[in-house]
Amino acid sequence: MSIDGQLPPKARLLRAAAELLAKSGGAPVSTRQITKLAEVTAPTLYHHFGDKEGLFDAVVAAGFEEYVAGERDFAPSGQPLEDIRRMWDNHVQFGLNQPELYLVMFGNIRPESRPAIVADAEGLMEEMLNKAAAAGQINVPPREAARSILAANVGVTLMLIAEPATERNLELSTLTRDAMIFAVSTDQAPGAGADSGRSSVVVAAIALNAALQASNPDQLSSSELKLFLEWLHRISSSNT
Amino acid sequence: MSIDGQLPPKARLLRAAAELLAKSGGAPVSTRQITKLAEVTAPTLYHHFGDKEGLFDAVVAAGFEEYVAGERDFAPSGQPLEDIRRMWDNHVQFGLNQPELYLVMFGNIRPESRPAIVADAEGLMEEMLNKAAAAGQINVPPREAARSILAANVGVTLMLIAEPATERNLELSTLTRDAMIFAVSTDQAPGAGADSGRSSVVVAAIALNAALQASNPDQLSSSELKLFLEWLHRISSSNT
DNA sequence: CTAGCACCTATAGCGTTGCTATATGAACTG
DNA sequence: CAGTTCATATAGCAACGCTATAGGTGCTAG
Repeated sequence: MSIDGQLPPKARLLRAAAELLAKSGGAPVSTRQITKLAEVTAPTLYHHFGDKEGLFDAVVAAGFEEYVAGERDFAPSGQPLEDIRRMWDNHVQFGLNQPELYLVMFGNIRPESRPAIVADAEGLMEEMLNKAAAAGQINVPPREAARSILAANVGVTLMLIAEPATERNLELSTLTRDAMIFAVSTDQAPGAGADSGRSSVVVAAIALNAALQASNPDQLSSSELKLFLEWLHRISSSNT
Repeated sequence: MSIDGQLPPKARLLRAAAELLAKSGGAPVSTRQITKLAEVTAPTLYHHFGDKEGLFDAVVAAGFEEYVAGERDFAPSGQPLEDIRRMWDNHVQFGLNQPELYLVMFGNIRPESRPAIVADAEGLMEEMLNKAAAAGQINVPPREAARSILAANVGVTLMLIAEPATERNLELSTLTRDAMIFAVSTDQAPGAGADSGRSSVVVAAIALNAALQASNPDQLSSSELKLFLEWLHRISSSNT
């Protein structure tokens, strides 16, 4: 029930914080609990981490490593959309496995201040969507698609966490997941919906844009390329 | 800067709490601030509301009335899916207009304990989806569809709130909204597009070129387009 | 070997938090 | 008028995040 006394105080604080955060069941964790478990006094905490949030950030950073590792560890199946599916599922699973940590990472939102974690997660998702875009499987700019999918992913995970564990129905996740992926993918026939106007021009422009990000061609000078990309963006951002 | 002294203490507490919550910009609001603004002492608060959370719940209940009123106030257009769109937009707008209240209502999540508000919002959404289902426009059970859409709606709203107001891009909302609605609606056909993953800058450029031949975009002027096509040709003619 | 210095940790305590035991006043009820 | 109930106030507790200050430790320089 205590922390290995051999470790340096900083590491003991990190472990104690992580342990209490994991076991607290969502209840707030006090610095006094942490320092007591770490067998350390208050100023030590503030010396190493500045304040409570600094300590939590450090814990989150560790948790994020774990999260990112999970998001990267499966072999890229060669089917980007399938990889995005697994990314989604991994995200949800991470949230359900470590709800308190997840809430600190994605749930502790304040207006006008986005935690860095969210931006990183966005980048991760965007990276994957770039591959899909390069393969012409996406009909929306990768950045927007990534933000959209991630927002839905977070929303679903939060909703699942808020539910009693016995009632949790992962169908909510798969349904929403496939809905989002389906909606941004080109792998659909033009229905009568508003998306039908999203012509193949836009799709091709998005794909080319993504491909160019991966490898700059030497057929254009840098100034030409700059203007070229601008026009490309203008085309791929059109909504009609 | 103070609360109408004519009102009974209970109402004054409610107003003070709402006012401080709205102005706090996400920072925690203390009971002492509230009671001071309401010109009342601490026990009065606890006599009427039990505890701080009880007071906030009461504030939220009032906010929820406003929210529900907004969700109901537009005439049912006869097109359930269109109504759901407006419901979504109204939800987002409510969140952006009163971010602090919204965060108390939808963001203050703890594991295994779902705020009643969420259940109510779910019911509202489900109600609307029932109409869509009755019209044969839904290919998913209304309850699941409602939960799924609401989860995405909340996720998007939270993400928008977390962003600096200047960077907020409502396209994220409309994109996700239409994606979700499109995915649960019957108004779609199974896809046939099978452009496999063998893409590159050249392939994408060729595809874009072909697409542009079919329909010229109006985002570029004719002179821009001419140069654009020339560069495109240069890229797609390369051998790499 | 010692002086000095930077680093790390502890003692003690400040100001604020949510909340309450107790008491007092007012208003209705028998 | 006595009794009860409701509503508010006085005063204060325990816990919170945090810090001013000081003391101990290990290093390097002379």
